[in-house]
Amino acid sequence: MQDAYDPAAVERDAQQFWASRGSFRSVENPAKRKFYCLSMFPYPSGKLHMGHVRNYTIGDVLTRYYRMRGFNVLQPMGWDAFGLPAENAAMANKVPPAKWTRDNIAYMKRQLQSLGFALDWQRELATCDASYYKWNQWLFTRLFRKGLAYKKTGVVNWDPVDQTVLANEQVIEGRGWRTGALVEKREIPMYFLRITAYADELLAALNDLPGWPEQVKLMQKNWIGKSEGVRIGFPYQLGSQNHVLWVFTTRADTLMGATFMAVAAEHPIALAASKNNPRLAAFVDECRKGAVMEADLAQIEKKGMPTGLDAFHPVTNEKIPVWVGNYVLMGYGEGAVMGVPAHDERDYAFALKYHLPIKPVIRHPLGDTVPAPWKPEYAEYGVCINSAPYDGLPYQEAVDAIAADLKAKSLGEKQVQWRLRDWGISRQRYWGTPIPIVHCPACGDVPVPDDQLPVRLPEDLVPDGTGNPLNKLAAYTDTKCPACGKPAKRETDTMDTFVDSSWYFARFACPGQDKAMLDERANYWMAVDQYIGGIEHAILHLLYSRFFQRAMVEQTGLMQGVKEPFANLLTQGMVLAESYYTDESGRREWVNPADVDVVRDAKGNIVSAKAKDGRALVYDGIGTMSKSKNNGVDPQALIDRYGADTARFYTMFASPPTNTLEWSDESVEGSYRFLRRIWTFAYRFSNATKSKDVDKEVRFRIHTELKQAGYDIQRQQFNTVASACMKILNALEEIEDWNATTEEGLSILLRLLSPIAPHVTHHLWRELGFGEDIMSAPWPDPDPAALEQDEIELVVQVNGKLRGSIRVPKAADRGAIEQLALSNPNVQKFVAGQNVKKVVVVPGRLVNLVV
RNA sequence: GCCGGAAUGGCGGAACCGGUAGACGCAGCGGACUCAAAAUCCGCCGGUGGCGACACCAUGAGAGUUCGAGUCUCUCUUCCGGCACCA
Repeated sequence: MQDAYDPAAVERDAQQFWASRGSFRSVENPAKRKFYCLSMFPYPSGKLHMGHVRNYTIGDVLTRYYRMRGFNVLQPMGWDAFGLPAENAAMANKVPPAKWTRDNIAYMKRQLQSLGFALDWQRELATCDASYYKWNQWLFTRLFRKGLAYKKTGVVNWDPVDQTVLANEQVIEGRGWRTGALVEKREIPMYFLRITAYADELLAALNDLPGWPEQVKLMQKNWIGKSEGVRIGFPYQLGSQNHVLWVFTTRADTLMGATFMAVAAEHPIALAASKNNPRLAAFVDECRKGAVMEADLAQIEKKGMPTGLDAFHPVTNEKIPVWVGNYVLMGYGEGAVMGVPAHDERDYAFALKYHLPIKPVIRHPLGDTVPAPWKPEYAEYGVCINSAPYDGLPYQEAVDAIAADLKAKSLGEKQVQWRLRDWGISRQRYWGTPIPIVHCPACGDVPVPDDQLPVRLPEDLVPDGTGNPLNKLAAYTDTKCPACGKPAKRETDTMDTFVDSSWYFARFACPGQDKAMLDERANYWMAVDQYIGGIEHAILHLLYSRFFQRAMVEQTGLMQGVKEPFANLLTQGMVLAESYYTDESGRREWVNPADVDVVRDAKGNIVSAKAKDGRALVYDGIGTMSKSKNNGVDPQALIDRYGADTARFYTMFASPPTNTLEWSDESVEGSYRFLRRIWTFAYRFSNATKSKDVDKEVRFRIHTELKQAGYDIQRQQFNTVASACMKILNALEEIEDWNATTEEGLSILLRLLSPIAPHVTHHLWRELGFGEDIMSAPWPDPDPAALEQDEIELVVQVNGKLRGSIRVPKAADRGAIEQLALSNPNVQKFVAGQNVKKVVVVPGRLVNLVV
């Protein structure tokens, strides 16, 4: 055995061993309990970043752990290969997205393999392969025929200079990222998936997910946003025609306090009223400027303008002015709201600003009036006042009575409203799954029949930033109607990449299947037993996948009974790093932390920073690693220098998986040092003469750590599993000679460490003759006999403050413990001359004397 | 703005259930080895006071519940994630 730890050689050998054995291949075996462990697949952006290393190490630790526990484990890997970055790279380098993407995949695959992840590469898939996206198209046509996919208009960001649709990410402070032009909203026809048909089910089934973090379930619940209220109609006239302006409210009890109506700029009333009103037309126009992001809309100054139209109150018939409000969203509810300034904060501010009447109609904790400034109590529930005929009714009774009265007039009914909206999947972009629709002048939108799938995406185009290049490709767009055979145009929009990632987990179960989306192998492997990914996916990706799982069960008939795709979910925290910039050139230029020298004060705070080339830098705080801030830490440098095991060990040891991980170069060194220490220890052990002695005290500590580590790995707190390995080595190093406890401890240590650092433990396991393949060794369990103790230590407190400790026999009774506690000299100092009022004894832990 | 989190030494973190706050590691300081450096090994390492035994303070801030609170409740602050076309 070599005396120096050489990670490169050890890792090459171990990886060759696994490759020659096919160690990572998974085969269905109904006789064995399966464990499907899946980490979110990466976008092939070029090279791995630290978030990937962290994500896949977590998955691999669990994979290897469950394998040692005797499960039939599957851990696959694939590529989320469609998307915007490939188009940007294509524009920058004049290379087709397909080539850029496949080159990246090849490189990143080698990186993943060099990290020693136990991945079954025979199941690899890439969403940009026709063999994969064909089934996106297949499922889409099924949903389309069922009405679960449909066409309507949707709002997009429009860059008027480039004449192109922008992603939210491409809108910087309301302007197009390339042109700097003010972005406009534009309504265009799009295809939507009817996820709202599953809203009830997606909400209720959150209760069937005990293996999900509460915070994620809560976020999903709030996102789906079920609210029960009343849909209320306010009649109005436009010209000589009678119409009804519908609103939805959860506060129908405040109906009698409605003093204005507010509609979205896109609302038909606003459009009609602005025809003969240039000022209003200008305001509506202004509202349509700017981007579509809700976060921006929620923070803009609330503005409005009267339409000049009045609606009639459905109970009193009083005239109520109709306003256009820039804060009313067309996409939510009816695109209109009733304004009740007295009991809604936003309406209150709006009424003050535009001098609209404020009419209190609810008795709130502060009284019957609502003097400025606004107080949160004004919005609380209470009995109705100034609301004849509903005076004196509490909330629910008022809502019931009002809903009943409105229903009689056909001007209202109780309604459940969802915040969740249908999922718009059309993208006016090239690098995505073609939407399989043909537009026929005679037959309308015709889904492409199965025998013509897949609709293949031409792979040699290079986008230029001015819209979708497919539009300019007649060979693609000109086709025949599948229904009538006459000339027709192919749809050129592609699908949202979230479609690709909403079902890949099931496809991994069915490699090579080209006759169907899925086959019966999905019945064996699904659901995913453990899913691991970034907390940033807590809502959209996970919600879409839950929706797709249900759609797949319905359309394929497979996986009956597997409604939820992910039984257990681990949301890892993000990997953060410091970022630095210089604005010497007038523009912010970001400098990678690897090229920065930092001066800190005694408390560790950054005082100043300089680039390696001497330029003074501004510290911009800690944040997610991103290209835009150039603060990514390249894991390859880490692997090259220290090896995969150190990279893996560091990411597990540095913090618990759900926390954010703040990158620190210095701490990596400690992980490497630990692996080296094990190596050296094992080397010395292999050459030593061993006695048969047992060190009872060290053995107790080893098994105590083992017990804790076994618990910690199950609760997925891997940082303390790594600590336990260090503590065991520390304990072993205290033994004077090489004995039976050393040998037992080493065997436990290597197995405990093997999921985290598989290469070095694989090597040492064989070298020390413990066995042939540590991957197949059983996970160690603590020996109850080793954990037995004759005497235990109890802490003694006086009034909750630590004053001493006592050693008592394990079986000591309460009286004896009290006696012993009281006789402790330091304790006596604090008890002397006072009455002991109460004695709290926590068995095995402490005694608290209350004086 | 709305929804969800987080906050413990110079730093990452530990403390499962309310029961010894700071395990384990990093950085730092002192020492051994060395011609020297690296590596390695030994010791110290929250703050204040004290020669010391020890005492007091301390888990973002403020209150509360409890024999006992980092942990539970309320209010606040700061930071992080998401907000539907980044993935």
